[in-house]
Amino acid sequence: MVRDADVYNQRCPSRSVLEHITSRWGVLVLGILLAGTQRFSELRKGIGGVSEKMLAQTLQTLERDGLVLRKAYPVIPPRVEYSLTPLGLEAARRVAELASWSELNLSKVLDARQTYDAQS
Amino acid sequence: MVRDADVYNQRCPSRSVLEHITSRWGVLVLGILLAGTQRFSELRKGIGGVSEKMLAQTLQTLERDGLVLRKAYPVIPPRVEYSLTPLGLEAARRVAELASWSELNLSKVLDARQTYDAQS
DNA sequence: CAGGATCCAGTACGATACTG
DNA sequence: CAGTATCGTACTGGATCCTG
Repeated sequence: MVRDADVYNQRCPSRSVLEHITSRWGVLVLGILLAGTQRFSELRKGIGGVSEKMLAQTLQTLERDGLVLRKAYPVIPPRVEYSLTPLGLEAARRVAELASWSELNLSKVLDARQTYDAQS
Repeated sequence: MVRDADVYNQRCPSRSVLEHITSRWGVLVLGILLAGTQRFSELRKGIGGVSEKMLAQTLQTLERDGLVLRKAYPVIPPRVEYSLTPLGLEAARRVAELASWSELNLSKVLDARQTYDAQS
């Protein structure tokens, strides 16, 4: 099966990396992993609002791209730890800048929205 | 109508700003506007692969957030120019860093993907 | 030319149930 | 605990047609 997205990304492959990083949950996963190694359930709590499915999927994508390191311990109950690779750390730092910027400027954006909504 | 996304963003409003900026087309629009003022059709060509609908929608969202300035000239045929506001410029710069980072490190990511795919 | 309106397909996503 | 599998739905986003 060939999806449009694949064709699209063949034309510009770096977009696919960027889209993984900037994906809804990707941003948050990278952000929270900046704080250090985390277990699956810790990530879920830390992010809030992610389903297990999406978290697992996001982590797999980021692991495949070499941004996240997955370490599974063969014990019962299972224990899996996620952390940033050096490459992932670089990406996460930049994402974090963007995230903190938007927090910092949130009020300006909200003002702009009010102005915009008022006159239309 | 109340969407889940709205409820979700009420819990953490700054996420909504971040999501607009990091949205699939938002990233690209901000990136291309760094080069300067552009008309609607120029943006479409410059980005490549956007439908008119999504471009218009993205531009409206960014305009509402005070990141993009829309200037419409009352002539026939219509002429509308888009540019970055000072706030938008700040955001765009950070996004551009992320974008150029992912281009620069594309090969590393592709290597990681190969390794990952090979062993599973 | 710059979009708005409409329609529709594919996808993303969440809920639930299940397993090692 | 850390997932996978399956299912159903809401939404995204593209195609098309239309207008000032």
